[in-house]
Amino acid sequence: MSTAHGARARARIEVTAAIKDEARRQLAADGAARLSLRAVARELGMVSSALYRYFPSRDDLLTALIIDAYDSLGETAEAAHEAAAGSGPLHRWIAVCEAVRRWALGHPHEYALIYGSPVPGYTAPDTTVPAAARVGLLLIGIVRDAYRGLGLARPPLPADLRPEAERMAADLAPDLPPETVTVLIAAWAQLYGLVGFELFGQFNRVVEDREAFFRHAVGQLAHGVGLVYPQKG
Amino acid sequence: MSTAHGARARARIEVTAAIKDEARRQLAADGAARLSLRAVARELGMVSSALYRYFPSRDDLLTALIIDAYDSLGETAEAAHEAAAGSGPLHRWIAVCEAVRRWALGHPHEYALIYGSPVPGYTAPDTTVPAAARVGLLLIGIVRDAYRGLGLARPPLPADLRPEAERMAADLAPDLPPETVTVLIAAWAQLYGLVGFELFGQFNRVVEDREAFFRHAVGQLAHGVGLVYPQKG
DNA sequence: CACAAACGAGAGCACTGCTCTTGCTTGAGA
DNA sequence: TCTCAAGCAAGAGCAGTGCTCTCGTTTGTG
Repeated sequence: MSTAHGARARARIEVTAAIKDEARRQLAADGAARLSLRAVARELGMVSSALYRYFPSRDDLLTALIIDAYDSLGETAEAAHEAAAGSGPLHRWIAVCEAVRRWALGHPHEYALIYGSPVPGYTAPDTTVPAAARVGLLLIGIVRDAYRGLGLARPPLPADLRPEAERMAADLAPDLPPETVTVLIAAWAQLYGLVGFELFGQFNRVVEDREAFFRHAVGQLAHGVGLVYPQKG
Repeated sequence: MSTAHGARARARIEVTAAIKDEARRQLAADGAARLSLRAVARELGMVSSALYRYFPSRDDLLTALIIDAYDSLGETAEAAHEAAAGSGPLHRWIAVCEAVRRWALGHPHEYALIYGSPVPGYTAPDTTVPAAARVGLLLIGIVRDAYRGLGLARPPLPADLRPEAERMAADLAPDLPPETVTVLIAAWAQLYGLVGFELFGQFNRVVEDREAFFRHAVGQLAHGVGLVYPQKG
């Protein structure tokens, strides 16, 4: 079915890829709201209605771009993590966070598409879940390594949050203490607060040396998760 | 010029307000991208071209709504702060953060308009700055009170960030130590990371008891700023 | 009282997402 | 090998958008 069952199937794959490529170009240039099916078709020398053979609607095309963006970000973050493989958890944590920031600055519209306000009336289908989880899994892995290595400081957990914390830990990282999982999730969200504020102009006239500011902030984030004093690395 | 110089001027103010009201209604219902000048005009019984006498473009109308949204959020936060006036800084900090979260949940599209991805091709004019600063000023004020009361723990500051930290402190809160101002700005951004992740669905299937989670997270945020052990309040 | 400025209405331009119909092409089963 | 349905591109068309321009009318001021 899907595997090169003929010239036709191969052509379909190629055209689909060409559409996505051109759409990604337009997304990077002008943003999601200005992505136009007609303009994509025009650029590809086809008529707009032909494009609907490949993507049933504009939203479906956007969904494909969303998954690609998550994957691109995930790959970048994983590459940065591997490049820092020899270092201690804190250094790896910072490396991943900085990779996220750099990717966001380099792909502002893609970042806005996946972490900014979702396109109105549009809710991401479950298809995007695995791609979206990659950075989070990376952060969990770093903390897990640190935890196995020498344990972590466990920030206190209020009583009313304990059941939820245990549920989240069971879901995401059964081998980590609930206290850690809770602050880890918060740090994950806060990382994107830092990136988003810089990217969307909230730091204009406030923060100038954003690189140094960011590094310090994500270091503090790691501190909050208990990730300090890696094995002297 | 601007003050009720006649029936005409008054009518202009009323029509302008009516346009904004209807636009705000549509924004709340369908989001910024679906806000249509023609639909607003239609609902108001006027023709679309007449609307351009009041707002030169769709972006100008959006800018007006952005300022209103900032003000609405600012008022809500300030009201929550006053309601907690008797309490200690930590309690007031949490009260303000929770007010921000509640406002965001109650006004998702307005929140997305001001803190989500900015409308492509659109950059907010300086007009919005004072309205946008209100929540930040509130947080600074809380920390200032705490600092005057009994001082704060000062998280260490890396050497490469010191000049920037001193510059930021001089700009925003000359009476606070640079270390505090730096983590305060980071906490400010991180607050919006937490809110945005909940609002934009990133916590789906991850965090269930979001109220308790949020309270704990902003408590940790306050802890990072040095805001613990208020005067027993 | 006159006259310019402000205003509402309408037509029109260029664009959008999407649907439907009309033919042509391709590839798999009889 | 031939047939015939499925896949496909093209074009016309619908309803909607932001925005501009023109044309009378109203209004307030010098």
